[in-house]
Amino acid sequence: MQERGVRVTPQRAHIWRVLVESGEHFTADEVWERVKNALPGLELSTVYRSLEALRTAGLVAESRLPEGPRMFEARPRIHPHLVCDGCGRIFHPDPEVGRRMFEALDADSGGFEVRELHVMVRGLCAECAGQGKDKAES
Amino acid sequence: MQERGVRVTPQRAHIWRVLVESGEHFTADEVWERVKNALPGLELSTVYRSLEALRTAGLVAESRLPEGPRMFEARPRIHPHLVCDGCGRIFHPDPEVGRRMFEALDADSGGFEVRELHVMVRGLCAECAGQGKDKAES
DNA sequence: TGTTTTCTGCCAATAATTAGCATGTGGGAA
DNA sequence: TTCCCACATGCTAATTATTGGCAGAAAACA
Repeated sequence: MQERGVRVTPQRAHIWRVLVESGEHFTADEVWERVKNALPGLELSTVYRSLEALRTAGLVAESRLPEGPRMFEARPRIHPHLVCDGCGRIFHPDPEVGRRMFEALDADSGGFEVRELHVMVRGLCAECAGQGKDKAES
Repeated sequence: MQERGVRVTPQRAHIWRVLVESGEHFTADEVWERVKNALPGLELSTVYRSLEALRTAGLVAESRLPEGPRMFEARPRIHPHLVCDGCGRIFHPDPEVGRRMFEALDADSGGFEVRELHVMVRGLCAECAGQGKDKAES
């Protein structure tokens, strides 16, 4: 598994497992909370360093949403987030959407070699668009 | 111009002008540097507050690139950045690319009402992909 | 102009992230 | 299997980026 150039330590194994098993994205802090149960002495700085190692190895992707600290999640090279300005929730669209966006980009990227595609959409989710009509800013 | 709900002050006018005239994106700090010539007493916190006001009014868009502090630039609702892992430079693809990506998304966004589309691509620019072949990580 | 609302300067605080250093450990070589 | 060394970790402290509180100043609108 991490015979991809990353030295395996208990810390990294746990951190990696949290990301893979949940499939969700977490801040460094949230990862820390979840791993502390199993490894009580774990330091937050170690979490940051481990996430960075996994990221460099291409195992973890990092997203910076409009608010709050960075989010980390396992793997995906194509990475769309829909952030609702009304309720603040984050949605993941159908993977097909990401694939099509990738194509649109790759077709004419002027020689740029695409490795990771991060898409962050601000707007209103179906629910918030329906009711509160406009006000927004959560 | 800012009769769009934003009270006009000299500070805001200068900040806005820096963004519009250059057409580039800057960090709050960079904006500060550029406006300090004209307004020596200007505080960085004021720059942050002004940018936030302009952003809320829809005049300024904010991007969080993979590294470094937030970037602000005038206007664009659709907003693709290509960040080269080799040299760190940031490229803006042809607007047409952004438009097609928007379409790909909008066609199947599950009722999500899109307001701003931020696209951040990591990879290698033509130049870096050509020579150093792979190493990367600037 | 007068009044009200809102910015702004100034200063301090918080949040997020990184750095330094001594010790410990994973994992290939012997 | 054991040894060795580069690299990871714990701990602590520093740095960056960003936000908050408050009193005086200055927009907008009547």
